[in-house]
Amino acid sequence: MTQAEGGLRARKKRETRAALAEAALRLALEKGPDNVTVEEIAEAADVSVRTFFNYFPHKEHAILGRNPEHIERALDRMREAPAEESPLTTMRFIVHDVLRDLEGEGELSRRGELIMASPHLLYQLMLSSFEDERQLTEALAERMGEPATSVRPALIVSASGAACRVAMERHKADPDRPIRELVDEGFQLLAEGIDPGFRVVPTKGHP
Amino acid sequence: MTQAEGGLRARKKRETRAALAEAALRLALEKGPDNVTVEEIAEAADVSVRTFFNYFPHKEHAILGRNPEHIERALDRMREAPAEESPLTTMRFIVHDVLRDLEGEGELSRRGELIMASPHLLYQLMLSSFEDERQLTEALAERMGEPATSVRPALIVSASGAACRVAMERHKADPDRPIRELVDEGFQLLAEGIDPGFRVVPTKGHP
DNA sequence: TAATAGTTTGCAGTGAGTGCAAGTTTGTTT
DNA sequence: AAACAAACTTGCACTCACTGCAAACTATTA
Repeated sequence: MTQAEGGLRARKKRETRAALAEAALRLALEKGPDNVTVEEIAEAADVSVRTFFNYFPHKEHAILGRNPEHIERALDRMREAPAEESPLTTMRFIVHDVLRDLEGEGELSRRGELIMASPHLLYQLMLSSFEDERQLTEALAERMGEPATSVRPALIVSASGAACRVAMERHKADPDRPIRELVDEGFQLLAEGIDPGFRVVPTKGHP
Repeated sequence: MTQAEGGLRARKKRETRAALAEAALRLALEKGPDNVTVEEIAEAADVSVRTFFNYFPHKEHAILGRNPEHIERALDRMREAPAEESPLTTMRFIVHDVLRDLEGEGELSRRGELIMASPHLLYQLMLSSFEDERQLTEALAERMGEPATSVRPALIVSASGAACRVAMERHKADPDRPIRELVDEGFQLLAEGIDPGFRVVPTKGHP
């Protein structure tokens, strides 16, 4: 296999990808995500339209420019979590970690609003977070020593995602409440039980 | 205003819509959702392609054929819930109600699998369920007498959605476990608290 | 430097989705 | 019943996303 990643070829690929993602985000912010064409993005990155599609399957994917490092770090964090740390606690760390990154890039609000404003972006984000959730669930189930078909690990991951989304929405509606505070409130509720009054009427088994 | 809903015109519209949705689902099941064109659907329903788009904004929307009654019934159930019924209990009823409908139409598995198998369908489903969640959250917040910006009602609704999704996934992975059982397990966990061991490290307040 | 393998690009084509204007059907008014 | 208005359908022309293919190009390796 050619020289792994230091070569001119590999570097150029990284650069092209970065240029495309950058152009996509910039243009989307400038003109609104639905008013950008692939043609413009390609032009701005100085490649052909066809090349754009060699790098990204959809326009949205480029705008979103998901950083593969995020999920990687999240998985690492999950696997290396101290044995005595409870699952939801780990999930909370992961969420805060991602938030820190986004804030660091100064992109939390910019990209966040962009996403919230465009159904198509939301779509891609959801799809990728589905995949993320799947991987995280797998890692968590293993860590908890539960079978992969168990409900609890999956629900812990998925509900954490729900808490995130709720926090983002509420933060958008009321920007004075810091998002981390909202996230923590959500996790606290999930941990303690979201509804102490819950009662299932005598369940009638399967039909 | 013309005669409200008994007229020929209104009936024809309903019929056309139904014919399109029916054709869309049938063809999607036959050929796989990605191999159906709008042209085929329109042809099968005996209208022009242009007319198809007068009824549905996307192909996926037609295949999904979301029944507006579902969310309406859910909202009614939410508003009319007895005062002493806890929020999550109400959500559970709503979910079971929808499940019953789907089973009744014999569509739970057919349409469910179709959706799970196609990213684009999942996309539309998520988008519409976002809207549903928003409405349900609003109704729940009012019922709980909480401000609309409160985290708990939103999280209850959103986490219930998570429980549903988890149940569907697990059911798909292991069809022997009835979906209702999986749903109930999820709700039980949410109610009790998903993670008794959760501890936030001495929280550092807002940055 | 010649062979090789990875990349870019143009081209041709399918299909989604939209706006417009003309034609048709249904409902209302007189 | 005739005339009018409103709603619905349709064809047409158009933009844009996205794909497969084959030719041209370029970094890498022998």
